Amino acid sequence: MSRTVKNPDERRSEIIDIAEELFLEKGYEQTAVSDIVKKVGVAQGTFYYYFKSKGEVLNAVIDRHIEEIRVGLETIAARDDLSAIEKIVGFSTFLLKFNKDRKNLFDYIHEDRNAHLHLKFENAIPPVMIPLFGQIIKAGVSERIFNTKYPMEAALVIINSKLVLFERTYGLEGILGGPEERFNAAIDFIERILGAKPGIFKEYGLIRGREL
Amino acid sequence: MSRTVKNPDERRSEIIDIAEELFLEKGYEQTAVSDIVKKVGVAQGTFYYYFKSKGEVLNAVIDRHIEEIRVGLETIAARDDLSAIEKIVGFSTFLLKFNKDRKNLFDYIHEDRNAHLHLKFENAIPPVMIPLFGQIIKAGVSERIFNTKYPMEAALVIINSKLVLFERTYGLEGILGGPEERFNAAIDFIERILGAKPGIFKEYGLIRGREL
Amino acid sequence: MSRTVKNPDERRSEIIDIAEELFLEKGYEQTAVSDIVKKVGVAQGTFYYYFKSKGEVLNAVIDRHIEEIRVGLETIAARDDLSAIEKIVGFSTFLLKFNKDRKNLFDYIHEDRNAHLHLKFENAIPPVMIPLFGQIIKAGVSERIFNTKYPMEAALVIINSKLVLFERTYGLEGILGGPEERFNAAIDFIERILGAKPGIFKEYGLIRGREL
Amino acid sequence: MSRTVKNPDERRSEIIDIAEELFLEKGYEQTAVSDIVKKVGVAQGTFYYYFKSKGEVLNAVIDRHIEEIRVGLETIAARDDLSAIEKIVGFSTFLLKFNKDRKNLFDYIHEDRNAHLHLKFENAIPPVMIPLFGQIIKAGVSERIFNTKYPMEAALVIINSKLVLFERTYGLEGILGGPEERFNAAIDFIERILGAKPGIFKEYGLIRGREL
DNA sequence: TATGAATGAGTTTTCATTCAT
DNA sequence: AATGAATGAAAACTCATTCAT
Repeated sequence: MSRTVKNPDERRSEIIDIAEELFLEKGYEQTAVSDIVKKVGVAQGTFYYYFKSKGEVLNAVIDRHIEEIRVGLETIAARDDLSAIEKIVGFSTFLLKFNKDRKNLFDYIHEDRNAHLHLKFENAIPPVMIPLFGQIIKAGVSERIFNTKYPMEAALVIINSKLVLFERTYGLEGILGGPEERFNAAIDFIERILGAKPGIFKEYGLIRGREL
Repeated sequence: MSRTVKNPDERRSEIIDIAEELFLEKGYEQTAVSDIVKKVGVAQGTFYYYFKSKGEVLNAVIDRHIEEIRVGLETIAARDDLSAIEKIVGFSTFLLKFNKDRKNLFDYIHEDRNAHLHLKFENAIPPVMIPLFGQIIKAGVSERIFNTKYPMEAALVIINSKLVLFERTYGLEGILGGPEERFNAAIDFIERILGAKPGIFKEYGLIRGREL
Repeated sequence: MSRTVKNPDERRSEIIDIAEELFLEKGYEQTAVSDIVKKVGVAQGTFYYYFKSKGEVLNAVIDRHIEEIRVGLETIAARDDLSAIEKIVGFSTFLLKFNKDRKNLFDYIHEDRNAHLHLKFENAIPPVMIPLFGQIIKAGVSERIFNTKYPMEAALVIINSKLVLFERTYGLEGILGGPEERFNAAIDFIERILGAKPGIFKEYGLIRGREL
Repeated sequence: MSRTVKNPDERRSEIIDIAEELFLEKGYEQTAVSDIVKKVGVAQGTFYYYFKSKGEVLNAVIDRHIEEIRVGLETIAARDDLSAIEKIVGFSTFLLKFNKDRKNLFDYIHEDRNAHLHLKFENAIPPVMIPLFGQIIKAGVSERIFNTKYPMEAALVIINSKLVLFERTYGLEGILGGPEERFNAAIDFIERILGAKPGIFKEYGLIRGREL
């Protein structure tokens, strides 16, 4: 094939794009480097010019997402026109949108073949999100809107239990309530954990379906 | 090699044992079927006489753990000499012990190489634990010890966030409190989520370090 | 499984039956001994009690067919109430019926996966059929109905080219005539090879569609 | 092993050559891919770089032969300095030579272990040869040298019964005539099938032993 | 930067066959 | 006559990675 020279950053980025597509479609293990290069339209060697190994692209894929999340949340956290409550609503809204834009990434990352992405995410998200989230809770405590002795741990629980994305049912459809009720439950739990006034999140605009 | 005939159940069980050991030691992907049979001391074919594929032993390994957990929790749940609070303390105690007995299974299942076990567990545990746990919360609500409109969802959050095993730090050591404080935080959150009287779990004996 | 004792001949025959079914369905190589015993409902070892090897059942399968053909043709050949012409018509009729009864065995034995059966047949049929067929041709020559210096070779050509089963088209549908025409062509060729009077086979009742 | 880079076409061709050698020597099933690469002197992976599967080389082997036959026959068919009779003599001569050059390929392809090659050939040859051969017969009919209503079918019978290579005896040595007589019989049959003047092929030079 | 031919260790799996019971 | 657990060699194929160009 004729050799196509491109801006290295573009090329790198292009490879990450395609890799992500394929990882999600077929799973990381099931995606061969040859699949990636075929779809990108470059030679096998080109891949290794840009990445030391297959694992490294996986990291790049994850990193890019984490980075997007970080930037999004930091932007919200930095705004001084928002109260702690509003920032948390902002976080939630941002994450719901982030997830939807990626075709419910956080949902189907639970499928067997996505074990690798899943774990990488699960390990990478807390270090990025907890400090930001915890800081806002702390601020909320100062503002006397929240009331907890454990702001950081609260952040961890809320993130970890995916309360902000309370969507999965684990095959418990008959047992759990419907989406609406699960959403309300999530808000209730967050309010309780944070020691906030019941109903305050709704007051501040966190309403299911209007999030985006 | 000389042929050793064994009771099929024993043999099967023996293979599962060794497989688990190796999966945890080297990771699922990194464990070859040949590693397993070598350690068990049987021929390659024997493995495939008992399991259709490598994946099937993984399932058997997981299933066995899940089954143990199920039996343990069901036993506690069935006791009518215990109040809801005591049962939850019992659950927590059981799981902490289960985890320690397996060399902190739930901790180091988070390592990269254990992505498969991790995800399988994460998907298999809720369907088994939520109904049991939720039922007890419901009972507690009836007993007026708990107060929540969302018992099942509460169960899900508590399980999912691993509040009963509040051990991991995700590299946030400087930010989160120490083990003692995290443990207290966990109890605080559970009490809040369930709408229980603050401090009630400690009263009923859930004290870190004395669990076992 | 409980042990079922059967008449050895029945059991043997039963194994051959099932083996044939499977060989035709999946191909010889693709049929595992374990497939056979599973379908028969006996243990793996039982198979080897009756047959030394997998190849031996294949032979048994072929032999049984060849034997049926031999008996069928010999019966016809032995009748002294039939002329040479009538016997050849009888042969043809017998083989067409034989083939149909076995779901067009000779047709789909050409599929890739049936390479083994195919070749075994192709090698086993001439030694059985040529002598019988050739003998009749010789008789026909004596009767002055046929006229050829090469009765045995004629037999070989007719058998080999499957003129008596002139059905396959080898993907030449556009080029060859339809079934009717191919049938007529076959008769024409046989008559010419044998030096018989044109049309004599039709006179003696060899008509397509009425063969059975 | 040191890495030798070659022109891909050469390499491919080299693999096909060796594969054919081994297939004929040991049989297709009995030849492992590892045998092939060992003999070629490349890595296992190199084989799979060029061929998707073992079966695909088999096809390549067959295709190459079929292609050679096609070219050979087409060349003869295209010559307008030859009469129909001469072309048929040419075909026969070409095939006899082709067979001899390949150490009687068509003979020992009947051995059990060559079932695959055998069947593949048997299925691949008619589509290539019948149209060419039939066309010439048609021309012969126009030239009034042949006389048959079924030129295509005649071609099929002659090819199928391997009349042009009337060599095999199927263990019927005592019953069939010797090679000379079989050769004469074959010519007799062809002449009869085509409705040609007896002896015409000899006149035109088709004489056993002088063919090459 | 980019190519793509070449590598080769490594893996799962299959299966005919054996043999103690 | 029959069982079925056990064997183990063999085989096809994968794929991340390298490297000469």
